[in-house]
Amino acid sequence: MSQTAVVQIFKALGDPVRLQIVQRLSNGVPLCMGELSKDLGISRQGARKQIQALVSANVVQLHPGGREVKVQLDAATLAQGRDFIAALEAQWDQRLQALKQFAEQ
Amino acid sequence: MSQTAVVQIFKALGDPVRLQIVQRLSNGVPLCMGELSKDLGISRQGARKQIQALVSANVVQLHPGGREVKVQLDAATLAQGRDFIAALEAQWDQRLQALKQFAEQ
DNA sequence: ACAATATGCAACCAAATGGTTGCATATTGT
DNA sequence: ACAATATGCAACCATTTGGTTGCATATTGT
Repeated sequence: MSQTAVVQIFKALGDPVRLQIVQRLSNGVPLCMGELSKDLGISRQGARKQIQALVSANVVQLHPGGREVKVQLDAATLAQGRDFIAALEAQWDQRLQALKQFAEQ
Repeated sequence: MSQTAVVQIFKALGDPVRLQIVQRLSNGVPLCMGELSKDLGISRQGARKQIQALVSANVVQLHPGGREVKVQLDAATLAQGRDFIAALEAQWDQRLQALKQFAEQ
């Protein structure tokens, strides 16, 4: 997993509209673009651009069919983001452990 | 934990320079701004602005002392980001479980 | 006292971002 | 065939972002 990939993931999640989209998809039901664009407070084309940003970061996948396009969450990409943070925390905890041992010695 | 707080966290991590700064701090050793600005490929003031962005998102804390300012990671904020993703994944897995049961029935 | 070090602040700039509107196109239902 | 639906593409715009340079200020070491 490259550094830049992780940056893209976090950048994708670091926007209120995009995070809301992700949340709406997190229940596993793929939605088509039209549905997904509703209640976001922006135009359909505005929503489309945000969805494209999520696609570019692989946070979401598009599945065209007929005249509509289903948008589906990519849980594996979410896991990459979570794993990255977890790795940072692991280093952090390791350091705290070392400090504790030093204090006790 | 508010939605906007999480957005700020992800936005803070969604930049190559800032992510690199976070990684350098993840070993638990606080560094002062000068040290932190090195090897980032940008000027000190440029780095300063990125550090400020991390401060605003509470990803990092500043501890002034004498003429230097130590920058320290805030692991609790990292945990908030990780927890948010984990919650999304939990919803996702729950849905997959429901689909599995439906298929077996 | 003075030089060196560590930082802060503000103005400025180019590029990216987040949004809009307008129009074109493909699929579906009657 | 035709209307309605779902989407795509491009131009455009204001604001934010990521970076710079220049200068000021406070602390430290000799």
